[in-house]
Amino acid sequence: TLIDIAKELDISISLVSKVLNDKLGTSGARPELIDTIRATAEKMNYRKNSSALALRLGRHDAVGIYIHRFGRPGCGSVDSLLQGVSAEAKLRKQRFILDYFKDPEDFLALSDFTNKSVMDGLLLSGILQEDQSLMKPLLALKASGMPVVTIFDKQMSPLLPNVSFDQIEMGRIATEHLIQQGCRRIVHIVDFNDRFEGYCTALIQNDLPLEEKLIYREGGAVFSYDRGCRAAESLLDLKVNFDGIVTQSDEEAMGVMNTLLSRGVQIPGDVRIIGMDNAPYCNFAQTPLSSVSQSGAQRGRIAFEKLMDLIAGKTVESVTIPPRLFIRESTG
Amino acid sequence: TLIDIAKELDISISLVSKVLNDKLGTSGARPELIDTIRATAEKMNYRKNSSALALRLGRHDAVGIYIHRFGRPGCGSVDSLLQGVSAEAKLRKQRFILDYFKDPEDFLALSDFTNKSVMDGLLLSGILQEDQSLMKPLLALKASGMPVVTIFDKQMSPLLPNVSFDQIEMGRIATEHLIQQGCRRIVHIVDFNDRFEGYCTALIQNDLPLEEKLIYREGGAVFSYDRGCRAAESLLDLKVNFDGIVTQSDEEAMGVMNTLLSRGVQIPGDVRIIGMDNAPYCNFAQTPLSSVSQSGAQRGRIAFEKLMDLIAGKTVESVTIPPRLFIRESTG
DNA sequence: TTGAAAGCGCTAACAC
DNA sequence: GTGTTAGCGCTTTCAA
Repeated sequence: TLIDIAKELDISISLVSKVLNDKLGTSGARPELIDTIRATAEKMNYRKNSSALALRLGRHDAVGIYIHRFGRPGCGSVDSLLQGVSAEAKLRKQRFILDYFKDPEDFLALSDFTNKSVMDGLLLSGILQEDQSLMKPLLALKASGMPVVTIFDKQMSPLLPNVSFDQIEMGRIATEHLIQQGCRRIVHIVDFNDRFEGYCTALIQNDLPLEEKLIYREGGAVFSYDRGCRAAESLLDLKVNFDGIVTQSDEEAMGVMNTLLSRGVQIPGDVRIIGMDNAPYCNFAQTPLSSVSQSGAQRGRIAFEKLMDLIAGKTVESVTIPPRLFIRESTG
Repeated sequence: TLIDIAKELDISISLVSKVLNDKLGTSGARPELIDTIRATAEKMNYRKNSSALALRLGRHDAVGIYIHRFGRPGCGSVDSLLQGVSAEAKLRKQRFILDYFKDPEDFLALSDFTNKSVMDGLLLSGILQEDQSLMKPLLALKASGMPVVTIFDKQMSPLLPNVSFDQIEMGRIATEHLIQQGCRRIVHIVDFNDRFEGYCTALIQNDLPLEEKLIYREGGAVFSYDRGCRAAESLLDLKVNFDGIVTQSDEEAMGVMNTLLSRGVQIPGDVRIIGMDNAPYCNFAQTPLSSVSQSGAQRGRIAFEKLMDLIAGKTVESVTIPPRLFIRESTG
């Protein structure tokens, strides 16, 4: 349809192309002709053909984002990540191609879609797999020339720039907040070790002792509501003396809160609670729940930026996003 | 890189293409050559160039999905829709291009991305705008030959097949459930009129009277937690006699529940509550919350199917998905 | 049974 | 200032 414009005006296709792309070199063209061309393009509602462009230029103005779903249902992590990515994509006039995968085989099945004839780069998000079996296909992709930025909790390989958030700091900040609020005997439900490390750090920095009785561990499903319930019941049954509790998910925190409330414990009067993720439902708890969270949107935005830099040929470094505290009544 | 294979084997490009596409016509080719070609393609890790294919064939194996975010934060509607779409897309080996828009202007800004040189069809999802200002650009798109399927609450135009869910039935089913559980004085918080209509229908079908005192209306933010709180307080303050309550969102229901509980009302002992959306946090309520919901995933899947049919040139009709009941303790 | 050639829509090097 | 041409990778018609 560049052709149509050229035909309509009885001039050459390349001239139309040059004018419409502002690539007239030093010499330029007749101003009136330029205007005519622009006007005609407008009139004919001309849009570039993306396929032709992509074929010619090898650029697509499109990136892939593959998500290994993480976070608890309803916690909004994936959703906010997507928000961030999409906002940045819109800003830079890039399309993005979404897909989900649940395991490395699933990821491999996506590989037909994942090549330079489809997208300019790839964003990969999820919780790092223990078995590292994603490593090989990913590095192969990278080696084939595809720019890749990961959004994992930890950097996977020095070759793959990563946008992580600071798990240790999450644990530390949550615990520190409770200490600031006057808590001295703070329980922690251990899921991730890094977050637990942050909990320890905060106690140590404040000269508080680490007490085994205050540290809840069990083999059940990590981060779950039920785990929170069981933790609270166990604490109450063992008559553990505590005035604060840091959980590693809001879901756990909800379990704790509901159990404590139903057994007559006042929140935040007797016990202050803080969760993690800053899920939307923190506001719908019996006592609105404080939380500490990664900003998923910020992460998405930054990851997208990094990817664009990578595509542009710049070298990019991994970054770590600091967590943020969201204070509500449960720690009031 | 078809070229590479041809060069490697010293045969013509077109032959390679034909073999790899199983398009040898009636005559066929030398079986051993066929095998060699296949093997070489495999060895060289050949992948079709999507841009070239798209340019040549005018097909992309990609559809757009534009979402006008709907539902309350954390209710999971958009998320589950995306799940459905993505599952179906994977099944049919289609890519999908995601974008969000917040108003009609925003949608117009997407129009550069939205053409036949980028995608084979478009899925559009959200809550139907009162002002219908989406209509014009959408119909223009449609007229330009782009297959469009909408995922709105109501069909927008006879020209645009829609996958809706039955709002009236949602109200009816929720109310009917409470009646089955023995409720006789059922409160309803009115947001959408269709759902209210369903509430009325259920009462009438069960020979129960419609009572103005049991119908809560106000001007505040629709579907919100605070609205639920205010409704509950108002009912209690006015000493209204009621034994069940149907809200139009889980968020509202949470507000109602928390308020009732804090004022000593037993759930489900004194009052049964049912919400709408089946948000993940229904399980995290003090008393797990019953809910009635559209299946977002099913909607997404069906919409995708319809779109594929449309792209394939079939005629497709709008459909309405029936809601489903999720029974939990709050209506026990 | 195989190959040559045109063309999808566009850009960029080069010529005039 | 403007036009010609080659070519991105592929499919398909037609010829051999």
